[in-house]
Amino acid sequence: MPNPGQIGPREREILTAIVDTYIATGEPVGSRTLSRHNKDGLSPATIRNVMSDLAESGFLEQPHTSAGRVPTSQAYRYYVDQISGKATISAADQTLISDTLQGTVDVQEFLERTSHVLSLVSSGVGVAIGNVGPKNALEHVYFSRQGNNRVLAVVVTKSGVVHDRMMRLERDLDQSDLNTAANYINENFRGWIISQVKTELCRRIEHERSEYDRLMKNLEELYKGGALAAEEPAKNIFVEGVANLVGNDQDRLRLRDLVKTLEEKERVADLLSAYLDTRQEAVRVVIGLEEAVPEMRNFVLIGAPARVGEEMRGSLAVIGPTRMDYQHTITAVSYIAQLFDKLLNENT
Amino acid sequence: MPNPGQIGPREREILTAIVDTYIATGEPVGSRTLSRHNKDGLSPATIRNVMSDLAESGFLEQPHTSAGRVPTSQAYRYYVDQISGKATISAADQTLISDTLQGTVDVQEFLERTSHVLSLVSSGVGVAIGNVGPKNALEHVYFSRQGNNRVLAVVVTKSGVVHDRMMRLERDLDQSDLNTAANYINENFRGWIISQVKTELCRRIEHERSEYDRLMKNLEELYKGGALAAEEPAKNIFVEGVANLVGNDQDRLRLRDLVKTLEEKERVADLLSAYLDTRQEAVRVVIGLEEAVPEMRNFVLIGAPARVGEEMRGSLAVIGPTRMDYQHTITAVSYIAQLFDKLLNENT
DNA sequence: TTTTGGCACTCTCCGGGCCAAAGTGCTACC
DNA sequence: GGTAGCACTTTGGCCCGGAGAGTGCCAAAA
Repeated sequence: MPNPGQIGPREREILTAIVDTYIATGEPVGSRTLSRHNKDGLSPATIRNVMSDLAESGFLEQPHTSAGRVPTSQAYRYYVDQISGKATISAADQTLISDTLQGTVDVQEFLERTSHVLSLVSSGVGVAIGNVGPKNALEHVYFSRQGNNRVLAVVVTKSGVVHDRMMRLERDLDQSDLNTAANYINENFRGWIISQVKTELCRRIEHERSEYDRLMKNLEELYKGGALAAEEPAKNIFVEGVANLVGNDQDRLRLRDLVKTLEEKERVADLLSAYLDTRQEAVRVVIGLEEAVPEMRNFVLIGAPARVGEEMRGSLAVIGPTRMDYQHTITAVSYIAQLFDKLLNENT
Repeated sequence: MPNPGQIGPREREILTAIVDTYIATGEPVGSRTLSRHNKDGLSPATIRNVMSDLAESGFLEQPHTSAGRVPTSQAYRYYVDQISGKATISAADQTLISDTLQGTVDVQEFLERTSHVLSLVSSGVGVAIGNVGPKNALEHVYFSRQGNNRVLAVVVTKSGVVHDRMMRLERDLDQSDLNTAANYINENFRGWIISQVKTELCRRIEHERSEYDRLMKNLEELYKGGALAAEEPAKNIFVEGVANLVGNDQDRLRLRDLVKTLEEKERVADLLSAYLDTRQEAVRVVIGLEEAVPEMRNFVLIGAPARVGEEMRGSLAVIGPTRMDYQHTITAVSYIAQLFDKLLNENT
């Protein structure tokens, strides 16, 4: 072999065949089986030689001497790069997804249904999160007195997302005070990014205290109560399909930790944003999540940003075992990402 | 034995001892082990006799001849009746629960935290659902134009629960029309039960069509769009702690179905309301859920209504394996139910 | 030089046989 | 009524041996 680390056409064919059968059977694949099931009449011995080379290059491992070979993360990586691009979605998936998502008007609902349909289509967990980043522009706010110093704040953003938050204040404001405050914010800050609103509001409270004394005091009170606070991120994360993981042939003890991790929705959000926050175009496949989350050794993330036009509104992904139907899942994620843009773009 | 089906003090003691050790070890318990671990110096032979009687009365079963005995549902039922009342909560649980729930102002948040803390304290799944029954009294509604025939409806109820819903209408109403409509509803129906509002509104749309023509037409449009529709029940159901089930020593295949069932939150809600909708005072323990949900054979529901004063605002429960720490869990559920009343009562 | 066939060796995965441990039922005895 | 003893059953662990699948290496064929 002229270049030991290099992959020629024969090596490629054998490697993908190994990955395919390993995904299908879940058992280490040996040279004999491969030569029988594959059409090209290569003898077991030849395949053995190639496998030996591939093992040396880090694409294959043996669980023990004299067992078949098992693909490494590197092999999956290569396999995914190989099939990506030429994959096309199946008709069944397409209609299932379209039917589920058709007629969705707001982002929340879309994401919720997405996590559901992704868990159905793939053999993993469907995840969808709404973007609660700094990109939310304010549409308007609304305050409602609830008695006993309690006030309900409703914040509506341009993207149609609603955040409600019950606050307890130190003083009791009456409804007309609340209306005045809401009007002030709506008139001055419509279209602003929420975090900017907070900064500017804070500044004005400091500086213009003298002028509109009562109004500013009320605003300060509301601000301190958290009227515009971080918008309860847990509410925008949808995880579904945990049942797909249970009953898998992974080590049982690790699985428990994994499910526990999936329940801590903030960590899932961190995971997604860590891998998907760039302005990437298409689906990204991350193999081997153990760097971000140790429990996720042997798991794969297939995700894409959910965009409307140029603006990133959230992320959607499947988290599943390395042994998964990549083609199927990748095309599904990609298709949903396109639908997201299409369905939500026409009503903006 | 004078009365074959009857349970005397000795039988009771042995039965509870059997249940205790079975819960602890998970293995069928035999006469010899029991006589060794128990202080009262009864010989294995005596215990065998008692066990034989208990088996005949339906409290115990044998997995096979010459194995130890395993408690039946009937035994668990008896066991729970026996310990209920004299149970007191542990200090550790009490502080954990108080710390988690302290400072909660609205029902939603309370329920969410409850499902979390219940899953921590017990070895099962913590469930909490908000009451979306007919008891919600309207505080006010609010409509906001979103462009492109889309309108956002926000419904606030007396209990502080907010429901938002994005609708698409057939005509495009402008914001002042929407405000007029919202004012009409708020002035006429504040304090009404939501379902009554719907009925009455429907009636008025029919009858008073002539009088305020424009307003009524707008109201009809909003009504048809679902402004007051069923308030997305899924949002009020919190399930946490599925990880506690994984890694249990149950049959693996059934477990998958169970987790799938737990993900269908509507079915969980049905389950809870089926067992908890009565005006019961305290914690209820339902042993053997297979009648309601076949996948839940060998599972137990420990639940209580979440009330504020006399009004039922939701339900909270733990779903776990029959082999669970009943005392621990029962006291925790009971304690949280009390806290619910206490914490939310003072701010009404 | 590359591919193939052959051969010896290694591991894992059952199935069978065997033994100890734990449990039951029954009978006889205090 | 409670206890002790005894014969019998069932399970689980352990060891062994054979079948199946796979590897590595070497020599022969293409």
